[in-house]
Amino acid sequence: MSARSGTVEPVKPLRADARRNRAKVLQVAYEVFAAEGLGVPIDEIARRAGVGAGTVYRHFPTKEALYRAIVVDRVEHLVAQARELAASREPGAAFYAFFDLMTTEGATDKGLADALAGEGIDIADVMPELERAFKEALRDLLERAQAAGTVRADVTVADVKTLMVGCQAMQRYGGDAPPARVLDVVREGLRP
Amino acid sequence: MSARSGTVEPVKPLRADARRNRAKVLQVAYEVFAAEGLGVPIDEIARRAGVGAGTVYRHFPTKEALYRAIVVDRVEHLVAQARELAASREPGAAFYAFFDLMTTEGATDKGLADALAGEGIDIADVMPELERAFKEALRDLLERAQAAGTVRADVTVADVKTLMVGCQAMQRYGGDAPPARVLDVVREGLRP
DNA sequence: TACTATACGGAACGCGCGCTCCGGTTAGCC
DNA sequence: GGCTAACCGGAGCGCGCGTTCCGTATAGTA
Repeated sequence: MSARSGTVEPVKPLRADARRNRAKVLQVAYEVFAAEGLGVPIDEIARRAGVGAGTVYRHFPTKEALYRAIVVDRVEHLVAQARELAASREPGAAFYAFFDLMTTEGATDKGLADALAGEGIDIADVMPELERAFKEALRDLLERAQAAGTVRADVTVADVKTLMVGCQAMQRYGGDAPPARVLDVVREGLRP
Repeated sequence: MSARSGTVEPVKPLRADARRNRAKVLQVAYEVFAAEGLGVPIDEIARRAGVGAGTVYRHFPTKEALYRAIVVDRVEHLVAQARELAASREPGAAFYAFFDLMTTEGATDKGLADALAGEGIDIADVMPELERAFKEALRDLLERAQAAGTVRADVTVADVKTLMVGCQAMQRYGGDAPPARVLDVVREGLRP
């Protein structure tokens, strides 16, 4: 949970209890959104954090501001992991490792999946530079894998992103189908 | 829009205006749900149908009853089309034709896609025999295609259903990725 | 300890939406 | 045309949820 402030205005430091509460809210909100999606009421998050609703709104002026803080952080992690994989593994392995990471993440973190699918927040609208960084990192992974011949040459970054969102949906709505085989089908389809 | 009543109680025929209004509501609701999903308010549907909200609720006691009527009808169509394809084409072509049909349908009809994904209605809960008929028809297509060697042998009916739901999600949330290639990847993955 | 800026909690407000209710209207029938 | 049962429209109720407001409590400071 990075603590950057959007602008550079000198913000006087929070009081100790305020800092505690803010952190608690952020953590609880992260867990709850991940488990149940972005639809959970603020009052509920406040309750589980042992805090009044007013306190939540003092730290995050809007519900959207709250989950934006969380989702942005998650996507930043994903971008970092993509870069790490690109640097530390051979092209094919790196690409497919990231592909798996994204789909597992989406299955685990319903809030993130909602955001990726544009439900309740559209990252591309709200944090265009983050969206760009994500696509950049993915492009790197994809192009190396294609150059190495482990991914068919005609798919684009947008295709892969779409496929990953679809795979997340499969895991969430799939019901009784075992994820392993379903994902394997898509991976197989990506091979040249 | 089939007009069966659930039980066999003799229902006295509707007055002419009532029948007109019912049909109008059904048609408008179908279009609106298809275009914008199951989240559209009843009042809005009533307004577009040129009818009061009370009239909608007289014919369909619940919002769920309304879209159930529509969704069930759509799924029945799909089952019928599956059977038709199974009877009129060779195994591989039939299976992939149905696969395409389902994904296009899901991209076109947001209401249907919502229902398939279990948002707002769970067909398996609400119309178990229809769900069974759907799976039966799909099983037939799948097993023939597998016997003919055009689909890999280890995927199950549940896998295929999940894949189709995922493909619908891809088309809906995919954004800028051209559907053709994305779907092609999944189809390619289904081949032996 | 006393004082004040800061933060807290939760009651309350506004709004959207599913659903109900009832005074008025109309189709069907003599 | 007149009568009645069936039907209609839309105002209104209840509820959930995002957001605001304000009287109270407390951290920080001297």
